[in-house]
Amino acid sequence: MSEPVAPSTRPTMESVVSLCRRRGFIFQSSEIYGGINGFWDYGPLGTALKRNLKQAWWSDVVERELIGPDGNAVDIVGVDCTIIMNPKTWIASGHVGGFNDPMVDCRESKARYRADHLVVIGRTAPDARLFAFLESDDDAKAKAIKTLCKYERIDSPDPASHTMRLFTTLSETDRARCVGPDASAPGSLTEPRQFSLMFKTNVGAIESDDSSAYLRPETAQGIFTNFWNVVDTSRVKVPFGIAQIGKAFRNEVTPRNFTFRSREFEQMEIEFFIRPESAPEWYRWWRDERFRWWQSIGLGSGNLILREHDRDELAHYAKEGAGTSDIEYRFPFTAPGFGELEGIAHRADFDLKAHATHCGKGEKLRYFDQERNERYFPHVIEPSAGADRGTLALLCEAYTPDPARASGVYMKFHPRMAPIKAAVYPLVNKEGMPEMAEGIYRSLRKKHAVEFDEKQSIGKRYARMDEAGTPFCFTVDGDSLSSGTVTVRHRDTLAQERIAADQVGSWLDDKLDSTA
RNA sequence: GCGGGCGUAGCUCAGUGGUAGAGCGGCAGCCUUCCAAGCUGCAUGUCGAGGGUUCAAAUCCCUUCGCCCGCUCCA
Repeated sequence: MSEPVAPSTRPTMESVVSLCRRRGFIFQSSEIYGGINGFWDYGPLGTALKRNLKQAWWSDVVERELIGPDGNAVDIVGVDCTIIMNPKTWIASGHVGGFNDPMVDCRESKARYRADHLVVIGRTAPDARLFAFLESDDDAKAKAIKTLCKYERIDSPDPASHTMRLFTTLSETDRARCVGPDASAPGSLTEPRQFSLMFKTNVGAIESDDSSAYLRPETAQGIFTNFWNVVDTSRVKVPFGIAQIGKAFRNEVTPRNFTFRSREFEQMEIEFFIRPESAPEWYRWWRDERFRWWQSIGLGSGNLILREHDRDELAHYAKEGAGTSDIEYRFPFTAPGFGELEGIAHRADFDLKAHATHCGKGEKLRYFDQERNERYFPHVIEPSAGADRGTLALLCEAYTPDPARASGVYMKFHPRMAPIKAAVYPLVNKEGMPEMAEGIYRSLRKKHAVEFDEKQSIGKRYARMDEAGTPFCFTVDGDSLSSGTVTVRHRDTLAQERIAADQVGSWLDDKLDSTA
């Protein structure tokens, strides 16, 4: 189970996408009109898979008992907030102004850069050329300096006359003498332009500037703005968490890689509120707990890693925090690299403070810790996961080519995630077998997603279940009527065992409950 | 946004200007005692879309949309 899979034996993304289409896991949105870039629909099996993922998450973080690092049960309550919120929310959160990054295009090289990442070097003289580079790219910086020296026929820049400036601080005339990072002539860089990553809409039938609103780019802010409501109404005490599953929208520049980066997606977020000094302890605990959780639902192979962020890639709200880490999965399209499934970040008190300030109540909104007789803004540990990315990881991980079987492939879902838990089949369509099988099917169906099929050959029916990832098939054969037993066919091993027909329900319950 | 590749049945694909096809899959029936067996039959297409050239376009031209890969981007 924990054997790392060599990249060469891993499925191609093409084959995963093809199976998703063929078996009804995922379709392109509005496909009959040619689709729409960055939007995806889930078909019958995909919907079941994603629901199982979300239900497992909700059940495991909100409903079931979880013991925290302090030895006490972790207290988490749920909310379900709106997608459209008061636009002031996004000013407070920093999404308006920060999220909408100004970009600069290069007319010559056709490249696009974030304006606030561009730096120029050169003389201040009004006719001197300025050479631009991306501040994070040392090679580009070296190249810009080299080009500068070559252009001015000098050996090295003179600190007294050559200055570095941010591109965003340049005047229009200064920009005209800039040479882009990948350009040869000056004047090819455009002025910084806003590319809004938030979807805009209007509230009310009449459009005006005042009526503008945004589709939320993350579910977190609904939790933060409801923090005080939850504290006032639900008897929670720090440390506690608020969880939410919901849609979020980002107008991505380049949606790519199937459902991995889509414009409409679903998040599973917890904001866990703690005393500031306990941040390191809770951060580490959540990071490890969340990693363990993803492993428990079927991502236990070497394709899942926990990666601590370097200090220089931390978000603005996390610079001084206890840390940020990603749980990452090696997708076929990222291999040998990894793509993020969930981020765990110590957001300090950034969000609660920001909302307290922007709504005008300020310090009055500090949380009162009765035990300590103290007021403060709790710190936050945020485990924020992508439901669509998680579903995609489950699909990629489950995809197991097997030339030995008729389907050529089977989906090795963890039983808890499997869209169909079991199928019940008569071996052949006669001698009372269909009737007995249907009886078992109907009793199982009271509790589980199961399937019954009496058509075609048994091999064909098994093959179909392999591609749907159904872990167990119960088959009524010639001996079943007299012995009161059925066979169980195990998806992964193809092994069969015989169990009592009246025990099938409890047998299945056991298998689905086990987290192995 | 740039560059490259691709788009024909549910899937994989053939079809270079002249009646839209194959294999697999699907459905129905027969058959079938454990892994897509066989037989018979059936259904399935805006040839991604729009426009143009032509007597005639899946095929040539233009535009556009979508998918994949590489850049770029990913608060």
